[in-house]
Amino acid sequence: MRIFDQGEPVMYEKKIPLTIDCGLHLTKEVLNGKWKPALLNAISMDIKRPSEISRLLPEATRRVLNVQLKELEEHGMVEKKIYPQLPPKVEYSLTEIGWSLMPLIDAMNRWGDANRTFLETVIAQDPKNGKISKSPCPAYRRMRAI
Amino acid sequence: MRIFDQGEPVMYEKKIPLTIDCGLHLTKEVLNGKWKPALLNAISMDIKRPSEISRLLPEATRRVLNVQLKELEEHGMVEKKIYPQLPPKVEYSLTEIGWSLMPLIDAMNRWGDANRTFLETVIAQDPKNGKISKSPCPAYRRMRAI
DNA sequence: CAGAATCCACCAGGATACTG
DNA sequence: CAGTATCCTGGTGGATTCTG
Repeated sequence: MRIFDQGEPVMYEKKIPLTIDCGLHLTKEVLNGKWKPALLNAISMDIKRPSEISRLLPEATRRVLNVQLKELEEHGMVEKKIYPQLPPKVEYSLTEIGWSLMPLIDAMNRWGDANRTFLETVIAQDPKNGKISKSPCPAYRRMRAI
Repeated sequence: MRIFDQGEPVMYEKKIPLTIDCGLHLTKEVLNGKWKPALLNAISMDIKRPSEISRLLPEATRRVLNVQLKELEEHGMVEKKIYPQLPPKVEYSLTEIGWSLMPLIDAMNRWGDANRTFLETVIAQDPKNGKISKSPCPAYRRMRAI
């Protein structure tokens, strides 16, 4: 997405070369980011406007959500539609390849839920983890069969 | 794993509280670490000794592999067996819950491979990514049906 | 062979304030 | 409502060296 060209943005390169060998690493790269799976999940649930998404994930800053949404867009997982109006309106949607990720996301979700009590125990035991917030996840419906 | 009690080790706490809401985040936490999925995959392939694993993942330092293996162990995904002999011998194995993660790992692997050409393109385009190593992933056989 | 101890570069992600 | 600009913290993972 690029509406106006704003000259040379401040850019930098990751100094450490990316490991791209097996499919595992490609997938990790796409899902790399604290909120990426949650974002894909939200959009698949038809929660597609930034304000809605932000309400769904109140622990994430708008800035971070924007950053990760942009990465998802650059990786071709989501599409961004900008309605040129006031107040501005933006809607995200999953691309075909983005939809193809949903079974994976669902599997992650299910595995985590299935093992919730065990995982919460071992993760909480870990002295590296300070407080843990257990805010429940509201249930939403997938907007398309996959 | 704890063989000898060595007094109070240097400990610290993560300052930022962990987000544990939906299963997604629990799963992300367990798989959080650059080499975790690859490690689980390797061990499931019966590549279970540190030296073997290190040979399989030459781009990772021994230190990092140790750190992430220890986390997997603390999270109950792998078990570590130490043979008290010289030269020392160590073997890792998946726990039941560790095995239950394998369908997920496989799905990630398959998705990444299925979309390899597309993903390599979009990820390589990203100016944030410097060099990309495309060393192929050797094929190994799963040591147990899941 | 296995791994602990240091040291540190890098960057992801949070806080805050601001524009259109 | 949506997005950008700064600034900053802390934690991940890499390099190196050392032990048994």
